[in-house]
Amino acid sequence: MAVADGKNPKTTIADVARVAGVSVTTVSRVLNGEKYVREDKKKAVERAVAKLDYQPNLYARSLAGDRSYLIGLLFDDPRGDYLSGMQRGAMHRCREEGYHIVVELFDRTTTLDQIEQFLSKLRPSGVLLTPPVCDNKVILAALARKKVPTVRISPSEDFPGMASVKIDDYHAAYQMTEHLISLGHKDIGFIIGDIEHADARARLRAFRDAMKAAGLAVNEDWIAQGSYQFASGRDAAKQILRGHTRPTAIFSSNDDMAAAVIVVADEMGLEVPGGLSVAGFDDIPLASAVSPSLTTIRQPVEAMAETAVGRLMAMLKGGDSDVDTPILMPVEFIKRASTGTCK
Amino acid sequence: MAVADGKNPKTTIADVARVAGVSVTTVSRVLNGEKYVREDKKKAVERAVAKLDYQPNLYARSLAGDRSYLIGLLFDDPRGDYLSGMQRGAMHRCREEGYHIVVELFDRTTTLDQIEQFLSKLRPSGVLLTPPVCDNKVILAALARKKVPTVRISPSEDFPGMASVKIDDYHAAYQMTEHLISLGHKDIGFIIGDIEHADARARLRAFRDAMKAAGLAVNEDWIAQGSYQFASGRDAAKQILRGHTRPTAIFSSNDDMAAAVIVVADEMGLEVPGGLSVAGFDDIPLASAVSPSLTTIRQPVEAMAETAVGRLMAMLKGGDSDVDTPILMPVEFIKRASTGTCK
DNA sequence: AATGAATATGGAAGCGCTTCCAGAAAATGT
DNA sequence: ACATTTTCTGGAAGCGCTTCCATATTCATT
Repeated sequence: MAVADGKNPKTTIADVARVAGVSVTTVSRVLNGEKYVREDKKKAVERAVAKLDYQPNLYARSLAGDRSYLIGLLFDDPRGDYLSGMQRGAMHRCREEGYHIVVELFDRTTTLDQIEQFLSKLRPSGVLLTPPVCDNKVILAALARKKVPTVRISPSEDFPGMASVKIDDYHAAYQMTEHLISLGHKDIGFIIGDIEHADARARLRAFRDAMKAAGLAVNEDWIAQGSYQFASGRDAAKQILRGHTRPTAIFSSNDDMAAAVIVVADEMGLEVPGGLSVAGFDDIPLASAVSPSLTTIRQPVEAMAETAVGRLMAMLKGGDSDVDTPILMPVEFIKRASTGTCK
Repeated sequence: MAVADGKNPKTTIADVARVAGVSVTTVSRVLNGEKYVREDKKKAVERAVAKLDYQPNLYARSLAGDRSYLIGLLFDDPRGDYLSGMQRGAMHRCREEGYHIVVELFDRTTTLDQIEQFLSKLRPSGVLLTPPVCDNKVILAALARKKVPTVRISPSEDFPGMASVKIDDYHAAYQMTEHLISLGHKDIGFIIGDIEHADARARLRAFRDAMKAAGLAVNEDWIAQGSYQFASGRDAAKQILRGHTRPTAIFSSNDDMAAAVIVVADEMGLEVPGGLSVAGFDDIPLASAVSPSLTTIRQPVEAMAETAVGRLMAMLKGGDSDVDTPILMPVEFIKRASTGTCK
């Protein structure tokens, strides 16, 4: 079972060395950007590499150098645009750096042992953790013990010694709540996301705080639990809207559920935003596709992943710097058609 | 920059050999399931492996054995549940087989050169191609040239010598047509998808055959050509519905166009499904978001990916068998609100 | 001009595995 | 009984790279 062989069947570092007129050691140095290589030799090596269309053998490098050039991306469930964007951003950045993404699922059926095997078999140069895996104590401990450079994306709790990238969920949700209030809404419902996610909790907290700060009461009947899934949004919306008194606005913890709210409102003959304003969070593609389009908060998902990879690269290159301070990414408030003044 | 080191810092095949009282060659044979190893020695090796908690070094294996145990998953855009499901399925199956998924983006900004680098650097044991990458002639040619075992998922066109996994479009469309007929519809319209795609042709053929089998005539004025795009669905619907005699149901080759049919019907004051039943295909997220929600056909995305990996494994294990015959997967009929009995 | 650092280079020893090869042991045929 | 074939086993040579070590060469300091 031979593996792919390109147009240049077997160009090795030795070939490059011969063509460049230097030793393999020197070629290796140039390839790895080490210092102590004279400029002219460096140029010669680069010319030879280009001429031969040389591709270093990843496996030889990994074996000899104890680095894998693979970065692991662990997640619980790859569904949804959130993780897709994450993956996309990570791929982009990795491509620039010559690294590759190995995806690995970590859900209910996954044992710690499987993850440990993943780590010791693949020996990834680094690992990216997405929510909610990024808050799994067992995984974090395993990673720390094995000293695998790790960046957590949108984690809920602190874990000393591990870098993280997150958005300011609290601030964003606070801002959205204020937006609704500024439109004259006093009766506002809220759909909570998967409570396992720290962001879901932060958004809820911000909502409550912003209401309180505006001197508005929160009607607990209008607070429903969702799971970030579209279907759960349906249920939540029905629950909130079934009573004889209804809120004039609903702030959903994410767009998927917000879209479901619009559908339910439509089914009930409630006009949006005439009879009900709906606000979302995340700005997934669906947000601008539904009618009316969703007022929402855009999370720079791709940029976050890119930043996370960048952080990883920095760690790999030695600068251990301040790992404990999370990198906060800015969010963007997107005003669209689903929110309007309270009549 | 040390890479992860587990609890057993450095258990090599030599350690296993010593403990088992055999040579490394024999250990290697057992590990790779080769024949010509006596049963007692095999047992001894297995015991030693378990006792030492030995993990073979992936990179040493890859370097020496010219296999990578990595399988590449190429896609155009990771957004959407379709590819998420795909990935999930592929991961599951790979885990069972001890392989891992390396994801790689192939969009507008990607050059062929980048993909070739991906292939020659990672030397994946196999590659999975998702639509629309699976119909990219250039990629296919590159893969074929490098002899990388490849499985295409839901390809539109044939490409000799390359395995593929697809749904049984004919069967599914036949089933949907029968559904419409069972609701009492006799006058049924059909919107054809992009005729360049094999699936569009199969769906049309199934529609005609099912009608014929039920003894129903197909009115050619009610058959319109679309391109799978939403906008083309609008035009097709208008064309079908403009006459003085109208069908009582329209089967659209995909959900995008079916959604357009609903919009057009709405504009014409035709109620769905009261005055017109509408059926789609694909079960895209929009299908459950539109009102009324679309009766459609869902592809078993995860299962398809699992099957694709299975096919790949079979190819890697030597059985080259019949690569040209696509593996057909069963689909799921989703009854929603857009189809109803013919009044 | 002499001394020690800083800079630059290559030889060669692995990294942990697979596999070729040669040879031993067991099973088969005559 | 011997000659073949088949089954089993281990030694040792790589796979293509990184890196330790020893050796040159240059540069700044006295």
